[in-house]
Order: sequence, then structure tokens, then C-alpha cells
Amino acid sequence: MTARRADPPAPQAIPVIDRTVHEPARMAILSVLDAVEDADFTFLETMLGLSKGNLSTHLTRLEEAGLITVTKSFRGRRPLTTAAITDRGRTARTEHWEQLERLRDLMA
Amino acid sequence: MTARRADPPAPQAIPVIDRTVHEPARMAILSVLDAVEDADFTFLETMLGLSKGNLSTHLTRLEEAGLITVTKSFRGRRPLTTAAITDRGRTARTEHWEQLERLRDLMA
DNA sequence: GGCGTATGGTTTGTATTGCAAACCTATTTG
DNA sequence: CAAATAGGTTTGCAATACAAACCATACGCC
Repeated sequence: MTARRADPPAPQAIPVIDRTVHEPARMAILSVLDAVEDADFTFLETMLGLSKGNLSTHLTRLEEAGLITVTKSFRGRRPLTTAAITDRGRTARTEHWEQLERLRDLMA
Repeated sequence: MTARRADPPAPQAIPVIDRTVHEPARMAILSVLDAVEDADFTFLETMLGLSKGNLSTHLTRLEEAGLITVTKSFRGRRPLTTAAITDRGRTARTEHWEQLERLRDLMA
């Protein structure tokens, strides 16, 4: 079948994808945080193989979106940054996957 | 469980995501083309709700990546641009989904 | 025929942003 | 005390998604 002109009336266009969640590094961060209750900066850095700078900006972006919380404290005398997923983060993640599958099955 | 320092040795880091496929508009284009054998420019434009300019650049990018072929001809006296997915495009798409699921199940 | 509009795109300009290098502060080690 | 290490943040840059502007041809119609 060849798709020709004006066949469909463009009802809903592309399923809307949340760009904040869609970025692979951030998907990975959310995956981890959805599994571990909370994780500190160094853990995410080594686990995901992200540079510090990169991780830092991703975390603040996720925090600004309300998808995670970032807590700063001290481990001994050293700074310690810990991240945890929020409820909004969890729902955003599941909704993102729903949209992805909708995208995959566009014409199915 | 709180994820602490140096727990894992960062074996594989983030599953590598093909950015060319990962872009939502292009995922949508590939979804359609995977279903219809071929589709012409106007069809994709209205079906996906993309602007002409946007669609045009996405198509050339997919073509340069070898994921689709773009054929220019005429319908009557009017220009006609038609796109079709390639084998590489199909496998890229399935591999992309495998990587996505791997990303989702990072700690599962 | 002439002229405005529609069709089918491509090219250009711009704002966003992913990424690491550079930087910063404090701490530990030699 | 000097140098290295830890734990991050800020800066600079290159890539890029997107639409506006543009371009060429075709059609409607007077």
C-alpha cells in the first residue's frame, strides 16, 4: 500500500513526547532512581558513566521539572548530593513509555 | 535501599541510543514508513502534523543515515517526493527499541 | 494572456541544549 | 606545606529541532 495524499485528517499528529524525560541520560537516571529510593551523585556518575558536569546539569533539569528531588548534605566532612524520584517523576516516566509505545504503533 | 558510592564498576554505562532514530519526529516517520511501503511528502506532513521545513530536514537526515530512501519524481506536472524505509532502517528501529527497553530495565 | 493563489518543497535564522573542559572549594595525603 | 583527591558547578562550544522565509512551478479565472 502506498500512502497517498490527504488520506488521513491528521487527527492527533505525533504523540507528544516529554523532552525532559526523553533524553537518554535522564531516562537512565530516572530508571535508577525508580529502583533504589535514592542515590548519590558519585553512584550515578560511575554507574551511568556520565561526566560530572553532564550529570550535574541533568540533575538540576530534572529537579526543575519536579521529577526528582536533590538533597545536599555532608558525608563526614565532604559534600554529598543525593537524588530521589518524586511521584510526578514516576508518573511522568510511565506516561512517557505509554507515549513511546503509541508512537511505535502509530499505524498498527 | 540507598545506592552508595562505588557500588557498581560502571560496566556498560548507559545503553547507547541512536540519536538519529531517537528523535520523536523521526521515530514517527519510521513508524509510518515501516507500515506502508512508501509514503509521499504531503501524506507525512498532514499525517504527522509536521511543518514542511521540519519534515524536509528530517527526511534528508534519515536518508543520509541510510535509514530511508527518498525518491523525487512527478505526479502529473507537480513535483512528488516519496520516502520508503530501508532494511537498515528497519533493523535500526528494532535495535533502538531493544536499547530503550534495556534502558527502562536498567536495574531490574 | 495576465495575475493572484496554491502546491511542493528547500534554505536560512534562531533558540535550545547536550556535553566536557575548566574552574572552584574543601579535604586528605606525602 | 605542597600536591593530589573529592565533589560538584559554571562556561564554552558544537549540534540541531523548528518554523519563517524563500523559491519555482502550476492552476484558476477574468
